[in-house]
Amino acid sequence: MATATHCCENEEKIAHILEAAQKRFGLYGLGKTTMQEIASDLGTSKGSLYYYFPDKGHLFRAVVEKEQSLFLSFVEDKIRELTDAEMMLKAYVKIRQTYFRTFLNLSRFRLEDIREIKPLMEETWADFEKKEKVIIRKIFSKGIRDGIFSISELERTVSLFLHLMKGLHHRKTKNKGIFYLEPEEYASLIKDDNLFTEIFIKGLKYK
Amino acid sequence: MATATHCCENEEKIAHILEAAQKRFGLYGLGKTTMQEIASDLGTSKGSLYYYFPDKGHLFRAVVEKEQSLFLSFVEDKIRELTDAEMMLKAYVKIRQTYFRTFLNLSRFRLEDIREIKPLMEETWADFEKKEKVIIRKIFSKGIRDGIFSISELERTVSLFLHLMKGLHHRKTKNKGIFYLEPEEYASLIKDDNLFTEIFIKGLKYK
DNA sequence: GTTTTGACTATTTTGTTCTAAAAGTCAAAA
DNA sequence: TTTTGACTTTTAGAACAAAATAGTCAAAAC
Repeated sequence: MATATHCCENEEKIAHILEAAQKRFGLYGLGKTTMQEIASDLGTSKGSLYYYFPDKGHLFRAVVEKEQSLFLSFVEDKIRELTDAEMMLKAYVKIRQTYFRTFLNLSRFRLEDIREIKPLMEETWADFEKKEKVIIRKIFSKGIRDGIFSISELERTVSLFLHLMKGLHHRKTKNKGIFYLEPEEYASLIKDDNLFTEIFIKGLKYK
Repeated sequence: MATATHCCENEEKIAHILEAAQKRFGLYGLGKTTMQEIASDLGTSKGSLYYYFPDKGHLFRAVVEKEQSLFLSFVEDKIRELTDAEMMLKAYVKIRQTYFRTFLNLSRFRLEDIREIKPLMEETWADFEKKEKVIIRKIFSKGIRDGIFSISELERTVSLFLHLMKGLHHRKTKNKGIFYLEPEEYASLIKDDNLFTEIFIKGLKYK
């Protein structure tokens, strides 16, 4: 065990590793990043990384999970400030847009990379989806409670909303080998997101 | 030139080839189907196929285009029978579901296959999308004219609707190497489609 | 003249081996 | 407890041969 004065060293070290890994993975993807490079960036040795992470895949996963939880807590915070379900949903969509642009740097994660370690990541993606659904469900439930939304199948509607949004983003980014959008393509995606949200919200409202 | 009594032989032959090719492509995909197999199915020789189609890619494309135009004319017919924009849109979605299940046998076309001859097919997909948009635009326009839909950005809304639907289908079929859905997955997709259509229509309606 | 044929060539895919690079291990050192 | 770097193992890629398949064409059949 570490002494009292060094109680945070371990976590700090891990945080540093995650930071360095995130930079490399974010820029070059999983396949084009070596453990050696990450170690060199940190001025440490490769073997050291294996003291903290069992393998490259788990390091990658840790980076992704860190970004996911950053996104989730950011959304939670923003939503807590709001009182109106409609506003909440719009805020959620907006933050999600930003998240995919800046936080996770998904624009740089290559498609292949994500498939490469599919078995390991599957649980992570599923878990993230669950957590996103919790948020959306909360928003929809509030809307129902407040008498502005009329939703007969809550679970299916939550799932549908998320799938529609994911699908919308996916369609725009596929067909290219990598996740990357030209500025005007991105702007168009935002517009689509907003129009979608507007129509969907209106579609949920009481008449 | 063929004589009067044989005026349709050429087209008949082509139709036969398309039929045989469609069966093979539908079952095994582009990559796992050989020209020899198609020829053997027809009791003819490989060289004969090349008399009618310049190469395998063009044969594949012809099969896809035939299925696409079957779908389009079927939708057009159904919609002509209806008077209400809401019903039209629901009919369109329903036929689209059937189409992807039975007509095009997309469930069997493998993802890789479609990318394999991407440059050749790109125009075909784009053309199909245009034609789908024409139909959706017609329906939306009718809804506006009849005073049941309130749409400020018609073009974007048409495009959004199609993209949302495509995305919804895509999400369900990806993650597997091939387009295939278990019956209960398919049933769930249909339910999602219907809920989506309902919410979207409500979202378009005048208040 | 139109269509079909099958032997032909060209191209692509597949399997193999080899090599270099990177992943991952571990006993010794800090 | 953590780090190190030499070590072994695994994977990715290049190069090549072999097999399968696409695509051609002159001659034959209709």
